[in-house]
Amino acid sequence: MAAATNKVPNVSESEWIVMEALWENSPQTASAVAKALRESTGWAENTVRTLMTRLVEKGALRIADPAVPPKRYLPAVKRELCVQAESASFLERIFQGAAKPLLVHFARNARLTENEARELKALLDQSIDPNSPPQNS
Amino acid sequence: MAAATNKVPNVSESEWIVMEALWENSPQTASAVAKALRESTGWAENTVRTLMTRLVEKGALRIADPAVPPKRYLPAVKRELCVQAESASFLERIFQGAAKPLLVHFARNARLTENEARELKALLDQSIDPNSPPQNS
DNA sequence: CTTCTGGTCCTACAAATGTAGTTGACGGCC
DNA sequence: GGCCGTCAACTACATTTGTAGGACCAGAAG
Repeated sequence: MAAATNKVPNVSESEWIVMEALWENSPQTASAVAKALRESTGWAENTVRTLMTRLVEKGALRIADPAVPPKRYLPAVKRELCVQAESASFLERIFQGAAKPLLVHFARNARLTENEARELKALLDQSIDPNSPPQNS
Repeated sequence: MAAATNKVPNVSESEWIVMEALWENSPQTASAVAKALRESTGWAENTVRTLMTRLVEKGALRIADPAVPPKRYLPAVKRELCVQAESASFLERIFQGAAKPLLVHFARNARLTENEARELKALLDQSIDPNSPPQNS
């Protein structure tokens, strides 16, 4: 395929929280992010800075304009891509790659509104593999 | 709730692979498990032993009859429980606890047969929260 | 000019994880 | 009656993750 399958870096749990902050709003300085996460996490500013530095090393974040301090960080990878990667890895790890048991699991445990259920059912219809043989009950 | 929410120990990725082996077939000796995983993982026997020791410490495995060597290990927690814990944590981490976006994500990416889709749709109907207000399109 | 503040960079350090090697005891095989 | 393969127990060591502390610098405040 021509389109670069941008390799998504591995993002740890704490790092993910930082990423969320920047996906929500970027670019931001380290202290801004630290301040934003302060209440929910209780992390010291340096903790957040360390996480952000590591995320830059991993290629998950980048610095808007390296020449102009203070550094303003922004995501180098799209959230959707990361979600996809995490999801795939989870699917593989826990459900041996089989989407159906996973869907069964979460469908069972979910509490949905009627509308949500309707919406999902519509999606499921679209997910039917056209190559699978048609089946009548 | 009355039913003990059996605290499931944290099981790392490599450890999970060992657990799978024992969920599939137990009790087994360390060398049996090592042998079973040999091909798929390439791990040295001691690696597997270490993982199993750690899993015992964590309370994820236990030893069938400690008095009678060689030790035969078996899961101390049900797979379903662990799957549940991992799933909940994943749901929380990546989808902020919202089941619907998760289901949307996996429904989109799944390739299902017609039958599977039908089955899932039935499940979704059962997952409708009776407390949610009825809605007509 | 001195001081304080915010921003950067380096360094630290413990726990968890991945991946073994070493050592010693226990029974059999030759 | 030593030598050998199992099993078990301890030890080892690099990486990754979580969580910071301390030092240094440049501009704002006095």
